[in-house]
Amino acid sequence: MSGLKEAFAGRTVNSGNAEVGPTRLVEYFRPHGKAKLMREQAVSIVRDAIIAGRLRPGMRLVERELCEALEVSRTVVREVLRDLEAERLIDVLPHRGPIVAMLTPKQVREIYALRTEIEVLFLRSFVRTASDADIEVLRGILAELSAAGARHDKTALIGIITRFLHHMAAVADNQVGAEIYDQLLARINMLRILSMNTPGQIEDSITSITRIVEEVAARNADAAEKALRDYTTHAGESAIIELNKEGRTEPAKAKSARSASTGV
Amino acid sequence: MSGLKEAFAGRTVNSGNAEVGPTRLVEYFRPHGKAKLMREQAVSIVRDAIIAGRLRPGMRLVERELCEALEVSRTVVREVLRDLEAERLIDVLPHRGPIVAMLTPKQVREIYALRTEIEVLFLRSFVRTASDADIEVLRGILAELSAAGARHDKTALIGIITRFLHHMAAVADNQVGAEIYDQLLARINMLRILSMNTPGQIEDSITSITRIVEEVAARNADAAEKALRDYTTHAGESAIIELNKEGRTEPAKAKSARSASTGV
DNA sequence: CACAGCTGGATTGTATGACAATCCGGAGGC
DNA sequence: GCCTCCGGATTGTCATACAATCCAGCTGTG
Repeated sequence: MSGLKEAFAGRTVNSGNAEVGPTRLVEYFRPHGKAKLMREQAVSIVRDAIIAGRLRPGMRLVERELCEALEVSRTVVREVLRDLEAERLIDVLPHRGPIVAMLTPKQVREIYALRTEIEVLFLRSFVRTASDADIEVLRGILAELSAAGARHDKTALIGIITRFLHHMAAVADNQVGAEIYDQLLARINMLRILSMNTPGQIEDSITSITRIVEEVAARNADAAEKALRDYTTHAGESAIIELNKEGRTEPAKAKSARSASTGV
Repeated sequence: MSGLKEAFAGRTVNSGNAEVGPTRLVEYFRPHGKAKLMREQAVSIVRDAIIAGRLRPGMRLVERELCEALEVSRTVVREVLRDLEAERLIDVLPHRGPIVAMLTPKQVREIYALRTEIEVLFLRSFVRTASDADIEVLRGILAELSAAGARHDKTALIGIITRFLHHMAAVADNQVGAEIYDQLLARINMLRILSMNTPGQIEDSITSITRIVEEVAARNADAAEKALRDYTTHAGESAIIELNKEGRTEPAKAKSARSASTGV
């Protein structure tokens, strides 16, 4: 009816579910392994679909359709919606239901600004406390990143960069930072997917990240911070450009999404 | 049975409910007024009880008891729990149920560190863009703060300081920042209540905030930032001291809260 | 007495069906 | 063309049911 099942790539809570790996920092901190609860699996599935853009911003998510597509009860669906709402991946209009969140250029700028400050916190802590082994791990992840970049495997890139950040947060020993970062992470990843549409963006990003790692390895906090700020500034601009392109092709059919236009 | 009703101060979702005002930044941004949904009211009630310390950290929250105390169905209670979980006010142990989140000194330090960075973002934007009228508003709120401080009215202080921050965020025109800050705000407010137990802390805080406002009024961003950092550093230390005192009087009877000890 | 294993009660996780409240698109009237 | 009203669609809430899981305490054994 509305293509939800396809958006979820055939995944339902109790089926194969080829997971690439968590795309949330805090999940790496949890010892208790994979999500067993149907609710958690359902959240993952919907989150992935939104981040990957298979559910377009502004699209309505009707509870009954979600139940059918995910093959879970309304009880679960409604709890899932609360989770996604907290992550700001959906906007819930009272008595109207949820729509996939829409990002304005202004919001994107704000997200990148905050993201930058938190990453700077991680980075400076990391440089201060990382052992040589920690830095080697970072180099290893960077190598994976390059490999995935060469294949232009966007999904893998998102997963690896999440691991990269988790490693920084873990060494920086900043759990609350990771929690807060996660709140932004879903939306950051949406934008990452988007900005990867720009030709050359993937290569640029990897070059920038390589530069950051080099400065970190040299224990040069100030230079690393500067490299990071250059990177996120550039990435942010690129994301906004792509967002505007998107906006042109998709002429905002959901006019009822007032919260996204006035609220900002 | 377990004193939940008293912890909620007799409030249920459909009764008097003397609200002091939102204790969340984003609620001020929303035009659509007060929470009408039972779910939202219920979240407010439980959140307030946790922040005010009427529900002690480590205390179990049993769904059935919450249903009775709040006079709502389990559907609503479970959605409320998802909200509070996202706010990190409760820790949910799978198949065990939620407990009121416990803060370790390390978490407190992390919270204050992040809080500081976000407030600095607000502050610098504010100084850059605020009109004279905006600054007058800030002075007005400061006056209210002093008045409430003189009365040692903790609840009012929390409400006013939330307005203070919202005003900064609004003028700084940073909605995403406000959203993220809110994720920390509940826990910050817990700590505020706690640190207000220290004699003289309220007066110190107001002195510090006055100083910040003065620097802002002088359009001196660097000095304002320094004043802010001094303030939050001091407040953080004070909160940790009070937290340790609390820990001594209340000998952690909830030994099952493993996530709070290992997870950090 | 210490301790491993078992059991039953308590609690969560999920499903189902029901119904009032609310919203919206469109029919009909002016 | 615009306003009003209606009915269908959807959300918000409730009540109930039951399987899965966990844990405290009992039991039996050495």
